[in-house]
Amino acid sequence: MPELPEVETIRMQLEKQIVGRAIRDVVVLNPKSFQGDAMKMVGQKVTNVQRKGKMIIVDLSGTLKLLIHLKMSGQLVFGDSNLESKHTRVILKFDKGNLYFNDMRKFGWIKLASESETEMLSEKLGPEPFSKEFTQEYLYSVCQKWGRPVKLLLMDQEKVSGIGNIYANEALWCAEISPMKRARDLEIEKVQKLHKCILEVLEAGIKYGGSSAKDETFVDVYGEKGHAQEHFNVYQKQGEVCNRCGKTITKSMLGGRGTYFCPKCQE
DNA sequence: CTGCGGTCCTGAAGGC
DNA sequence: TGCCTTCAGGACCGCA
Repeated sequence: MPELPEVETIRMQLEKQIVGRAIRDVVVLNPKSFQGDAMKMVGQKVTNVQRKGKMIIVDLSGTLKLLIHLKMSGQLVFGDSNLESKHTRVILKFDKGNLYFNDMRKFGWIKLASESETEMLSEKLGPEPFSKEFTQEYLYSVCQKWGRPVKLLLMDQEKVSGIGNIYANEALWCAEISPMKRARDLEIEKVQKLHKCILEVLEAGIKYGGSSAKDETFVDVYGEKGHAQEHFNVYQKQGEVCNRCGKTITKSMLGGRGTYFCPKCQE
């Protein structure tokens, strides 16, 4: 499930590959994967590639923007040769090279949107973790208003954008906080530590090129897997020993999501 | 406000 | 070997 580090990895590579290039043709193999009139993009140049939370925004030379959400199993693979696979849903053909949108589970989407529509979707998202708005004070204030488990707050895109199940689990281990702890019960020092840990695990995720853990389909724009999973402490580590205290990592369900934590040092 | 459960979709995993 | 069932999971929606 691509989260901020995976999407950012793709964004940086995509920027290198497609900025300045013109779209020559669009092939929509699965209509549900593409919303809007694909032919309106033909002839337009890519001027910029941005990211908002887990969403990629491709600016075009006209006023339209191409929004991409990879959801569970989406991939964006770029290359000169024919890279079409069984799971290819959309192909963007550039004057040089093609971009393949692969999506096994078909949850992801590409949308051709106006500036105002893009604005509306972006406004629904909370602050970017690496932005100046995402301060310790901000995190503490949203925690104070949250009577549910803190893990659900981290995954709520309206509170902070870009964190999903993997990095929520890892950030909470780092901060020594139980995923089930009610956010409003956290002491300010714990929230400050959590803030630091969020940035730390996301930074590591980007540094290692994203996570391609077991059951994950993530590959970068060049089709390469990430290595962040080699540095995880809890995600999919149930039954293994905690790297901090030696107790056994537990898996349970929270909000319908697999939740991994150390029952001893995360309280 | 909070917490459920259903929806989309498919491959993998488990049962027999 | 192979068929059948179950299930995860981001975001969203409806219901209690």
